[in-house]
Amino acid sequence: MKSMTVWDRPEPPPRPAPLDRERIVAAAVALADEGGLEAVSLRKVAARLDVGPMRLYGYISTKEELFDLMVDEVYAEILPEEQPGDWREALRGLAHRTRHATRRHEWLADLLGGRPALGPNALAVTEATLAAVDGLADVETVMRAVETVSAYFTGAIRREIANLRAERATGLSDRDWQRASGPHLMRMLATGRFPALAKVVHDGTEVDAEVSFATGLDWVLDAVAAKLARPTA
Amino acid sequence: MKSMTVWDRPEPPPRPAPLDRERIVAAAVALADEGGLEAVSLRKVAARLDVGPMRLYGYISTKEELFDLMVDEVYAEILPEEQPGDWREALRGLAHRTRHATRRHEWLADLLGGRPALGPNALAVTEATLAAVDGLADVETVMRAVETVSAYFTGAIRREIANLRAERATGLSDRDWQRASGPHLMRMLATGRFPALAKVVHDGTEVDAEVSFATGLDWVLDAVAAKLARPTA
DNA sequence: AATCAGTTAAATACAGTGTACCGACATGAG
DNA sequence: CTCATGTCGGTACACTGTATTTAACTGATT
Repeated sequence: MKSMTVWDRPEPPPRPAPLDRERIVAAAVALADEGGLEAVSLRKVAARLDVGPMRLYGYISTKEELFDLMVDEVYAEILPEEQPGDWREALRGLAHRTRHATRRHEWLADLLGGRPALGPNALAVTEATLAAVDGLADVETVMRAVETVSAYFTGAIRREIANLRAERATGLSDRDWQRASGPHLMRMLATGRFPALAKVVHDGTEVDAEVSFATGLDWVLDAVAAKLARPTA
Repeated sequence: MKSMTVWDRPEPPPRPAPLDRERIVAAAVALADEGGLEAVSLRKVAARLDVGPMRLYGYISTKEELFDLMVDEVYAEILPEEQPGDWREALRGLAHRTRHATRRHEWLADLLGGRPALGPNALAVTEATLAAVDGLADVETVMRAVETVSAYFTGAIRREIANLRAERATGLSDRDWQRASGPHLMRMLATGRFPALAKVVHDGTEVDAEVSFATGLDWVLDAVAAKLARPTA
């Protein structure tokens, strides 16, 4: 066999950095950020790590579990970094951070609320939230409060992303879209069977998504404030 | 050729009832009701109609479109059958009917809020809703009102179903589950890093899903009522 | 009436998916 | 040195959504 010096000896095949959940999840998140949730396949994740597809099953037991891990990864971005002033600020902050995280990772909208979030980061977020509202009323009332608020922002975020995608698909802004191309919709409105809807589409002005999110959120927070004051109601 | 009487002539092969969207959607809904959304494949839908898979593409152009049609089919069950007393009754009714429809068709939870609902039935529901709140305030405020309420119940329904599935998977009730088996969760709580969460899990009593849904809904409706009274706020 | 066009249905084909399984290889024991 | 053991990678299977090709039937035209 030909002898080689140290210098022309080929680099040992760059032993792929030892695999672990973190690297796998990071790759999956990157893939999803680029091409949406349906661009995440175990094969593509594995390929991005220069590894056979089956290797992943040493660290994950199913694709659903990978999704759960991805969600929890993003919950790290949702964790408040500093103690909130009061419960209201805590809940408002949680809502807005969740929204912003979803804008950074649109695929989160598809997963939000789909399964209970029990990863360590999600638990930390829950803990921080509960700590901020602890003692304001009896446990039941407090729970109802945070669940109501989070039901609101979960639903609102989802709708916002859904609309954003619809706009993107037609290349038109939400309002213009309805009156211009929405081929089906315009025909429907033209039938005269939906006068109230037609009026809204006609009269409504375009509202910034963030302010409409914030407005609805404030309403809900007002409601919660009233109930926290009078826990029996 | 052997002659046959009318009686022993074999039934003509039951020409599969002429295909149309309705039959396709009905089959898909049935499949989803039985085995969840992921049990719906174009091949299985086609098989249930005794038809080759490709036939479907004459009536549907993609699987997503089929999902949209399924959603709209269910919106027919959500349509109010009689004029509501006032706007509050209208919104509350809409929320509850959506919830009940989702309990009949659990897969709806996976689709709710995922894309804008623009089918005829969904539009009819929207129309009825807008008609019930029309004139209570300026268009913007009214829109914010119905969007806030529907964000709430969308999110709440999704979470309810998510929890229900989690319970079902472990065979335990929500609360018992947390303290009993949730292998991960209990270990986490035991670390003492989540005192507020631990307190809630420990002190909280099990609350009926329907009443917690209704309670949160009433809170949100209260908030909306306040804003509709003073549209400028 | 026979042929052909054109439309419709069917079958085949392809590129992918999640994951079960199995055979090779490395490592440690006797 | 041999053998057992257990880990790791690849192959394989059953299935997905959909494009495309082939077959069959219908209706019109010579």
